Amino acid sequence: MELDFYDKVYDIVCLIPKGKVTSYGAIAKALGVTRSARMVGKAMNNATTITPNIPAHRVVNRNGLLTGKMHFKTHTQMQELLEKEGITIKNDKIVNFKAHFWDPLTNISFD
DNA sequence: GGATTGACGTGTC
DNA sequence: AGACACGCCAATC
Repeated sequence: MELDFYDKVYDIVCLIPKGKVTSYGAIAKALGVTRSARMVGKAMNNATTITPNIPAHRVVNRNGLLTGKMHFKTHTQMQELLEKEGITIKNDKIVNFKAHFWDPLTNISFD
């Protein structure tokens, strides 16, 4: 019995180090479903809606843009949380995104 | 129950 | 290199 796709996503997101961020596609790719990044987004939707203990604010799109801020309790909380962790946000986008990027593939193994 | 949408990304032109 | 097309599949209408 393997973990469900959603569960894996939750697991990875929970494992994102503080002050680090990752992208939906990176998670999807880590799970072997590179083209199913949207599913990660759906999982995150559940995460914020049903399972708010998931730090979904550390997950952004490939451009480092805070696309999911609107789904938070307050659309400013996402930016606030990220800035609180030492990440700078400019125009709803992460500054120096690459430096804060955390690749699950190089840190996690489900095998 | 078919059609549309969506926290995205890759591939192609 | 920028723009467009497609895939993914769950949830919603």
